[in-house]
Amino acid sequence: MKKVTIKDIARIAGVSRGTVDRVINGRGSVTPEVEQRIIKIASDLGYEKNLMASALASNRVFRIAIVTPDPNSDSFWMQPREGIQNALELVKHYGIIVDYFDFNLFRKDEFEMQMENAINSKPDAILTAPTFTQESLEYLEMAEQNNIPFITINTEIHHPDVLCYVGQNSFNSGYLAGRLFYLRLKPGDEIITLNLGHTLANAQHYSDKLAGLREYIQTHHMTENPVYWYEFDQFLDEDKLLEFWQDIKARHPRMKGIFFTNSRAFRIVKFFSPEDSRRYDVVGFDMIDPNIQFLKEDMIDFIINQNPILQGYMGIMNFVNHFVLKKEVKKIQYLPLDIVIKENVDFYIDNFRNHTVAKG
Amino acid sequence: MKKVTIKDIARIAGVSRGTVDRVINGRGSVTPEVEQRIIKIASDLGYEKNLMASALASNRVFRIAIVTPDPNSDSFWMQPREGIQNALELVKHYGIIVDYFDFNLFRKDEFEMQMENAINSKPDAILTAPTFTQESLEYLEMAEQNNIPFITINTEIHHPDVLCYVGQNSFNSGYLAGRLFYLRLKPGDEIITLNLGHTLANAQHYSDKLAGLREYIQTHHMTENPVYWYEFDQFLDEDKLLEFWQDIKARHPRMKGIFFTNSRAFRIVKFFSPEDSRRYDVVGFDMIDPNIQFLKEDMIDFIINQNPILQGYMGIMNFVNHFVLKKEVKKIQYLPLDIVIKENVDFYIDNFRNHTVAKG
DNA sequence: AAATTTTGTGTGTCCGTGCACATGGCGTTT
DNA sequence: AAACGCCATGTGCACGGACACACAAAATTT
Repeated sequence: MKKVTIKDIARIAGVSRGTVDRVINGRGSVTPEVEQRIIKIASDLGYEKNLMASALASNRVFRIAIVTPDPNSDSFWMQPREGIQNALELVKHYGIIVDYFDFNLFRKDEFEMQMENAINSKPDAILTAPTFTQESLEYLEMAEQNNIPFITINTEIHHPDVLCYVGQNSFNSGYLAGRLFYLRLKPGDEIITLNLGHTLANAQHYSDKLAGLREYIQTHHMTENPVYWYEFDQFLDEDKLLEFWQDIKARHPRMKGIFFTNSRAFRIVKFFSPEDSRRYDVVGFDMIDPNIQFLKEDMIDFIINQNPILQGYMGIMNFVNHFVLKKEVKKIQYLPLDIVIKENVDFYIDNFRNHTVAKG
Repeated sequence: MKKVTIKDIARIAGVSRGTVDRVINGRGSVTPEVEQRIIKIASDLGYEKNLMASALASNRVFRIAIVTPDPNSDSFWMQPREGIQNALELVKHYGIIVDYFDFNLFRKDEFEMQMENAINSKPDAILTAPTFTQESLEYLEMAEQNNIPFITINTEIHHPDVLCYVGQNSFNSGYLAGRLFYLRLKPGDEIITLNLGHTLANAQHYSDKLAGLREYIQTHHMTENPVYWYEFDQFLDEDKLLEFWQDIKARHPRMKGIFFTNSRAFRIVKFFSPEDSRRYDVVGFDMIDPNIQFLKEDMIDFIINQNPILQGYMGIMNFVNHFVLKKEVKKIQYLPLDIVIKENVDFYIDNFRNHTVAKG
């Protein structure tokens, strides 16, 4: 039951610690037959490297560059960061440190700058939310040339060199939204989808979600419920936004389901009258504070949550598994699409926040 | 930026490593004023013990005794075990080992025997699912006398000596079920709650869930929808079970919502005719295979999931946080009540299964 | 054949901490 | 005052592995 050490192997193989070390770590300079013998003995004895001793002796540090949107530019991004911190508490003793390279979610130039900074800092890996898909692919290539792997969260970019992705499946989240509407929709009711934002960022997310919604409706209730699609990117201008909303209301007296394609449901919902709240079924994304508030006030009916804390947590853990524990990691890890309603929201708020975090 | 070590502190304080060691680990035999000086320096420098070196030098192992139902007696229990394994992969290098003490879910004597075995093995902690509430409390006392703390999952027992609990809030899961029924219930429709099982085990769960359901109905639709409560413990006898079900069907022509209070929805649902599936709204618990199957076939409408894999995972992590990292852990950690439907079930199946587990 | 390089192997030290033991000063006992 | 014991402190080794260096034997060059 005692742990097998390099010394044990050396003794049995009739060689010195150094030779075993060379074999175990593939440092070469070992006669092939001796190497084979040592490999056999090690595997027979079920040798496992003592990570403690290894980390201690090598004094190695793993550096991860985190390139994600600045939480100040979009509060959603506090949550992945929280998951990252939680994970770090647990594994920092393996010698893992992170550097943050924040960028304003709405500024491509900042993203590009920080991506370059990150690559120039020569980290062991980059953990990023590649919200600017096209540009991300370029930097992915650049990092690749420097042998820096990409771990992605939240936004999926399809490229063989991405080590892994943790996040939601956008198509299915749209599909799920469709299902949620049909819990209560009646024939003739209209569904309105609202995309508050610049289509260029997260374009893929957006179109996938709509495709999923469309798919659900087509396969289940094709002709009974018309669907209308709207976009509006000046959502920070309250007056214009209100005007936009009133226009839609006027234009769609039979509107019943409202689908917000991103986290900004709260920006429109705050214009709701009490009657509006009763009339409409609202589905939105992401458990950010204003959305939670409106959910509790029955103004938003469903929030589809993609567990952003877990995204950050798993991003780090994937690194640990791959680089420290040398385990294979799944390339695509879709998180559950949590259906959050007033009656279960509280449990989502606290979850995952406490099991790895120091108190007091 | 370099890590502060005991040696650094010793040098600055003008003492030897040994003295610093005595202060850091509270081994006594240090002049009070020297002690104060060292404490101050350590905190000023932000000293953190190197867990790697510590674990290596002390050769300490932490042993956790796992006392949970045998997965062979109830397949639900495979999932917590999976979470435990996942967590272990990640932290076993801190010197954590576990021993399993399985008991048949339906046999109190086995539970008692294994609990005694576990305590006699003198572990550093016991991680248990105290399904037999009353007996658990006795063993809790016994363990307490041996200074063995209890970490509980899945079943909440209220006692100050429990180190922490990870699991669901039963009351709220019943409340949530109420809400799910009212997505589609109409006035006059009846709700039937079915408890397939011995009330004595998990009695607390059962009554809490019903209380939650009752609470929802009373505060929202008090008089419109009658609720009926049934129990049946010979659920393994198919003939009798069918008879029981047909009797209920005959007795409740206006039955619409069916609430299964535990994971055994599948045992009744398999008797459903196609017409039954269309007519009834079924809410049950736990994502075990037969339930998932019936969910996909539209015979179960909602599964309330309490993420059992995460329960096991967090159980271990709580131990690590408390005993290894010396962090405070929250006494009560309610997991989210996941609403699982056909359209999002697939993502729950795979989740958490892969991010810490070796492949291939 | 001597000189040089290459190749394979062994040894010593260090990583930061835990712990057993040594040491030396001081107060108490006889 | 010598003998003893106690307390505060210092020292050395161990934990398992990483890595630099030493060194002998073999292979290559001159």
